[in-house]
Amino acid sequence: MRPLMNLDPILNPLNEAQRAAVSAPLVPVLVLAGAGSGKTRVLTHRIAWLIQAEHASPYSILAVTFTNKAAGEMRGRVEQILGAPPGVLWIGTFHGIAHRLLRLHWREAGLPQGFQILDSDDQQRLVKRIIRANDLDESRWEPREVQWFINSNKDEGRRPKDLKSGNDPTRAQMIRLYGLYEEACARAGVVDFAELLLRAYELWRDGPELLAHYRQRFRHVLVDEFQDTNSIQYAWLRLIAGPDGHPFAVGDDDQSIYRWRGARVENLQQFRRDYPTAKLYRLEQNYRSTAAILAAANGLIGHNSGRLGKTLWTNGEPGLPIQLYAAFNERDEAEFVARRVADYVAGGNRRGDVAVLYRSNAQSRAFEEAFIAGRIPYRVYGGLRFFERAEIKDSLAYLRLLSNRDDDAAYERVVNLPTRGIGERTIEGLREEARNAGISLWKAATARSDAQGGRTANALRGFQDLIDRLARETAGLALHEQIDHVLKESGLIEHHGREKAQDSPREGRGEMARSEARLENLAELVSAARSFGTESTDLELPPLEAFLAHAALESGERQSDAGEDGVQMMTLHMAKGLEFRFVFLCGMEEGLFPHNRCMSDLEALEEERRLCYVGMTRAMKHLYLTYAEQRRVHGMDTHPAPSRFIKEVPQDIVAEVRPRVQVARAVTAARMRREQPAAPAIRFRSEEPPPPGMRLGARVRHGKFGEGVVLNVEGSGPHARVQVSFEQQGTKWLMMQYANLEPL
DNA sequence: CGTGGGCGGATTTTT
DNA sequence: TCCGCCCACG
Repeated sequence: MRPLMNLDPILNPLNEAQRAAVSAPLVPVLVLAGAGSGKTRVLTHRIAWLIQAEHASPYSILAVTFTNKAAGEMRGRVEQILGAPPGVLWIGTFHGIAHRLLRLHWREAGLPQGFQILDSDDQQRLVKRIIRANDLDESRWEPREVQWFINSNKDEGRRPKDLKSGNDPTRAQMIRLYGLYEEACARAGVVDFAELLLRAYELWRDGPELLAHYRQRFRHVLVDEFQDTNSIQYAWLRLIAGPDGHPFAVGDDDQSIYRWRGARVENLQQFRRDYPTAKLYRLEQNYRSTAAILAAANGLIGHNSGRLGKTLWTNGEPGLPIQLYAAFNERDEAEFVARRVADYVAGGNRRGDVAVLYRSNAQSRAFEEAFIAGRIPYRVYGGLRFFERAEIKDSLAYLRLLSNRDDDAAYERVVNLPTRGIGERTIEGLREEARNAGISLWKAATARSDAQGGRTANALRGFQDLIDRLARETAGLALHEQIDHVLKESGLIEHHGREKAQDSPREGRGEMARSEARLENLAELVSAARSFGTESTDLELPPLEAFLAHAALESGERQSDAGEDGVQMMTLHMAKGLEFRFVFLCGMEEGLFPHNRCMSDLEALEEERRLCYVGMTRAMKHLYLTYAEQRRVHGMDTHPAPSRFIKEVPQDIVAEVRPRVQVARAVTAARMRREQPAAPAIRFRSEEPPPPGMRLGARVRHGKFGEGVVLNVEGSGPHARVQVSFEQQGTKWLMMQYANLEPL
């Protein structure tokens, strides 16, 4: 018996519920962890507990997350608690771990040794090519849909042979395309994301000895964000845990927001059926938000059905009421937020403490404009990530070809980039030959250029020679030197440099910046390669292949205007897992949030509600809900109703921000900034006196258009213009001078 | 082969 | 309204 270790550092920082979960016996455990209740803490302390109290070898621990970020955080925190790098335990994403298994057992998995990973962009291109190669109409067979069909079947563990078309010719065609796609992947030696998971699952399912080995090894399996698992992920977990294992799953059914991409909240319930002896723990004490914010969130989520049930509470301060602001339109909404941010910053807060959250990315625009006008630095999350940028993907395609000539996706991407006289016709011919012979494009091109002379054959041979030459020349170089060499010799640098030269005379500043940014990104790629350490993998992959896999599996940080302290703007989905002192939940309108497409389906609607719950529970101190009475959507004016979610928040903790009464003259700027609490529901956009009777929201009559409501007023006197929404005629701008509007 | 204009579509996103 | 993709033109 080893001496009993001091477990205080593990258990002391925990509350009672957390402690119970962390020190649970070795039985299946399900932890329902509410927002801000210390979920990650429980997971990391559990790992420490297994090692120190249960004397588990780190070697026997497998901890799975969804994102690389979460995996990294978990690793860091485990290290922190243990006071030393934990060593050999596997902490990673589902995909990362599946990838690792497949590298270790590529033969058993039926993969080529140097297989590479196809990201969803590559996958889409490949699907599109298959559709075209089969002379199918792309509007009838949309690549997106076919891609979705393939992925969702893989997510459910279904191969083409498992699918029945019934009497449905559409479905039959889909299944056929799925099969063709699989063949294409096999020929090229690539696997997509869903394939990683499915292959890893099949690897164990069909290899009893291998499975036995890993079951023996990974006696302790832990999963984060369990509510986000899809069918294949859960099936994989069950395989590795085995019927007698004791998986430790942490999740929150109320934060399940990825049903639309295959996540199955039901797995939480299923877990309890599959492991009837499972112990259930609830973490309900929240350490993040004020009582008011929690009351709002609890009230909202209470409208969902079929919850496992959980009520967040706090020992902390009651906090301020939820602020509700009804804006005229999206511009007003954004200006309101900008003014508030300015106030908070003036009050000594960091801009980074403020988050503007919205349902869809398009909403960011109005806020950006308001922030620019108000000279408030901001960061928008949600652009392309580093490894997703076109110039980076082009470069990676060269590198992929260096390591595998049969990678058709890579071949197509760069065979004529920069242009070298290999046109669509030529490639079309190659595809045909490749398809007929069941070989890769590279091989087809080799055959062609060997057999023929002529310009086309020469061009093809030129490309083949280039790739072969690059491979020779970079052999033995360090990774970053390889990449640098490839960038220069392939002509990619020159290609992008030329772009720049062309742009400058035209004074196209945007263009100029763009191509400069591309060159910078290429330089960045080289330095990323320089600092890329392969030491973390025990896979013994050649550095280039390791780097390519890394690029596919971790596409890098979201691009955002880094550096300066700025207001954070992002979608609600992206905000999951984050927290901010000030949260503005914007665009709280029917049709936008809940989104139109989710309103007719109860399941989808409840997911929207969970999304709203996620948004609210991001807030630590101050939560604002804003909506616009008028909003331009796709260039059309709409008059949405306030979101039902607003009404689902207990009204006694909501305070409506009454729009500033901007009376003419006199009022100081500082005074004008303060929104008046309560009282008169009048608001004027202009500092000048508005035309009499043209209060916003007032009913008016027009000689020709009939009755309507004033939406907007600009200017004063005879030149004033008002915008009126007429019951019959729609919305119109009218000059006061001529309109002859009669207040009602 | 590259580009510009016309057309259609327009949540959410990780790996 | 705006952006991305496709096709037609130079």
